[in-house]
Amino acid sequence: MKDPLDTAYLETLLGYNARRAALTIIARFMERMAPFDLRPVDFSVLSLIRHNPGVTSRQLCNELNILPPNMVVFLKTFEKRQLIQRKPHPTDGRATGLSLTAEGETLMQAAEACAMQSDLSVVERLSAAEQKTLTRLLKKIYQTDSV
Amino acid sequence: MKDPLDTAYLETLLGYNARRAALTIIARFMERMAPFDLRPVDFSVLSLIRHNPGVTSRQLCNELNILPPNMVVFLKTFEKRQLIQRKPHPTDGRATGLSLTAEGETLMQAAEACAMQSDLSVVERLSAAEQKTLTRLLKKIYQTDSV
DNA sequence: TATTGTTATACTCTATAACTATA
DNA sequence: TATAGTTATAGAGTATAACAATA
Repeated sequence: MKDPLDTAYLETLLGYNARRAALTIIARFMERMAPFDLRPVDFSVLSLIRHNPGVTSRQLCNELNILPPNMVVFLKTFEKRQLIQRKPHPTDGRATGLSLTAEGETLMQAAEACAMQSDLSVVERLSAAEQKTLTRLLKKIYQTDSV
Repeated sequence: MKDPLDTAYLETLLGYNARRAALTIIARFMERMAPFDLRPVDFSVLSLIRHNPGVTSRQLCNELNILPPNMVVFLKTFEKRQLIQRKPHPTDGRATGLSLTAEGETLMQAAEACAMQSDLSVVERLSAAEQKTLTRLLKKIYQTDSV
């Protein structure tokens, strides 16, 4: 019973490599983000709200591929934690504009700095040029896909 | 209500880009693999069995980060589909050696060819050099992590 | 005592149907 | 009629506890 399995074939597959790399990056992210009690999806939602004050729930859903019923739960939790506030939308009576509270702003400022550090810790063995290249190629994958 | 949200910050994060790229690749993979009725995890398990005949359930779990109780369900399904067979392990009475049936071999031969085509369709806008670089950098991410 | 494989079950995440209020 | 937000719920995916058989 040889324990180091032959994974040579799987390693030729882009999907296998991309998934394992993404899992590595996300695992590191979760470790570091634990003190903030933010999962990756929480971070993404709150960061989008931070950089798009007044954004609606539906816009967040479209951008992050989250279904509206699930977003409701996230936003409810953020509101209980007093990280976000809701204001009536200026022109659309159905919608609600979301923004960070002062508390949310303080948290996300620290969390975004933490996220950057997390990234750096993962790619520290890549040269600066390799890091730029990796980001560029990853973007090329998902941006050219929707064409 | 501006619909194209400002995602500039998120796009600076490696995790965000890696996750989106991985989702793109996996979505394409699932589309193409649908005729074989194989999810990514099914493909990974069957491919490992194919290239490691006699492998045990526990070894597959270790390699793919799948918990034993969940693997039981997968293997049960494969057995019902007559894709794999179980033989008593030659030296360990507790364990079972797994291998593909002729039917499984036929299926996986086609599925692996399909997987390669799926990859190619995703990276077709990358030059050959870029493709090699991307794979190399992705491996560097998850292989250097465990050091 | 530790490990393989297994059952049963709990928990989390994601998806669907249907409703209300407004456009 | 279509859309934003919501509720309730179903389903898929993942995790924990405990067991029998073997090492």
